Amino acid sequence: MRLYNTLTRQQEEFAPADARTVRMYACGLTVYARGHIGNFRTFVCVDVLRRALKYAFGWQVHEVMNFTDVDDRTIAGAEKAGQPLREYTDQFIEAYRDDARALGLESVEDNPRATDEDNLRAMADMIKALDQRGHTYRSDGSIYFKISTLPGYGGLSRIDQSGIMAGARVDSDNYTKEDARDFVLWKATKPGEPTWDFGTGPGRPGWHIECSAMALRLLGQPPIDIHAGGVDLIFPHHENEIAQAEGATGKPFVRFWFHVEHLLVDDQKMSKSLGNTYTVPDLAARGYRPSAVRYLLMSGHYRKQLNFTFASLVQAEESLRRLTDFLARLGTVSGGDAHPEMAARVEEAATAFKNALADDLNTAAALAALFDLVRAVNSAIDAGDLSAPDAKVVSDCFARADQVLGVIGLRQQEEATPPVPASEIEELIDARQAARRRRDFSEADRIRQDLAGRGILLEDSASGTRWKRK
RNA sequence: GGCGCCGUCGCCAAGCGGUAAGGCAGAGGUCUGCAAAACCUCGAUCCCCGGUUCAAAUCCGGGCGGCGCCUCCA
Repeated sequence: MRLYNTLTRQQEEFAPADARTVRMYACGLTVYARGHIGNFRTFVCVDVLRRALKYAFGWQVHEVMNFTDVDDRTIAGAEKAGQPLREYTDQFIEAYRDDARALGLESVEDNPRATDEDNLRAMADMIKALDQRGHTYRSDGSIYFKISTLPGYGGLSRIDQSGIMAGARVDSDNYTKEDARDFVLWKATKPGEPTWDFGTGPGRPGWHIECSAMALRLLGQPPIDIHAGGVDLIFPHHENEIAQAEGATGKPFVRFWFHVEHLLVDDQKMSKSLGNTYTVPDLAARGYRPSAVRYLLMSGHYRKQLNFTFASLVQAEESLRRLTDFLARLGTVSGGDAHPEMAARVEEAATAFKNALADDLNTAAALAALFDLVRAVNSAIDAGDLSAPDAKVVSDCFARADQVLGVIGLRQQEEATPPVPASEIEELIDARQAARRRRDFSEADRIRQDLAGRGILLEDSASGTRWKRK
């Protein structure tokens, strides 16, 4: 598949270096608060990438997504809550797992926490390696990376190093640095803050070292195949990760950098101060399904800003409904012989779907291929030209597509737990059918309206009545 | 001040030089006891102005508008 590589600023043909297993790292959540849907846009896009690599292109995947559970914000939050750091961050990791499940994120191979001892040790070891190669200095008990010792610094973000700012704010970190661009690897212990010592002196890790060290500890020798994250991380976080990993190993760190653009809300950046951050539970409380959120988050190209509005969420809901209604309808087809031309049409759609994914993960175009097939097959059903064997071919195609999209199955799971017990719905449908048979339509309509009031919609067709959630 | 992205039908959104995908919403029709679903029909020349080309939404130049990064941030 072709992927846009931030490092080269162009699309390149991607394959794992060993032609078998994609080794990828994604920057996860800093667990000082519940992740919002902007965070989850990145995670959903990375999930779709992961699934595409596995299910559409047949590679194995070893993905690492971390939890940053020690930094200024987590420490401040824990202190304010009067909880130990670990206990404080635990609750947000749990929340992440709940939301990830709700959004159908596949679990990844490794979810390291920065404060796990193995990881802290790996960070300390990397700092020691940097020290030996002359990339560090100490100041007030903290250890810094000396950018001037690494000539290639800045290659990812392509930031002009000479003319840094006039209008931009300078690093407000209140540690002492030799050069404003230098960044901290290991922060000296401050009163009341958690502290560790694995051979580099007491203190805690800087933000950037966490990812470099965990990526290489869990994925092995650099370069790794893919490193993913939100665009805001390009500088300084990813730039510094490169500096650390390459400074410590002398080898290239990452082959492909995959960056997801931001989610906006009402055309504005999401931020706490604007009060426009939403979490998955926030949206659920307003009656929106997580499946619709997932659909919305992956309906646009990952490298383009996506503007979140409730109107677009409703549209996502309806679009998804069309897919699930279609699959339900497929299930009612019975009898007949296979039509080769239908198999060919399905094959055409499957190819278009895969080609779209191969084109830098063009999910919008991939969905269009599916909707084209929906219309073609619906027409065939209307014309009585679709057999049960045909329907099987079609539904298999959708099942394969949904391995990558992960949204139809999610929706179907949500449908499986209706607000009214399924047995009661079935009884009411039977009662309504009896009423219809005796042409007591007012009673039939009453039952239908009663169920609608309780969130269940009925649809009559030649093959019987089906129900679905509103 | 520097770097970069974006501007396509009412809304969302593909398009990467060859004559505008798809979805939602809407209108009319078919089907239906009614409804729903489904199908059919109906919609844009692509922010503006120049230029290059046989041919531009797609390339170049200039505007206008929106956004991001340069600072913690997905």
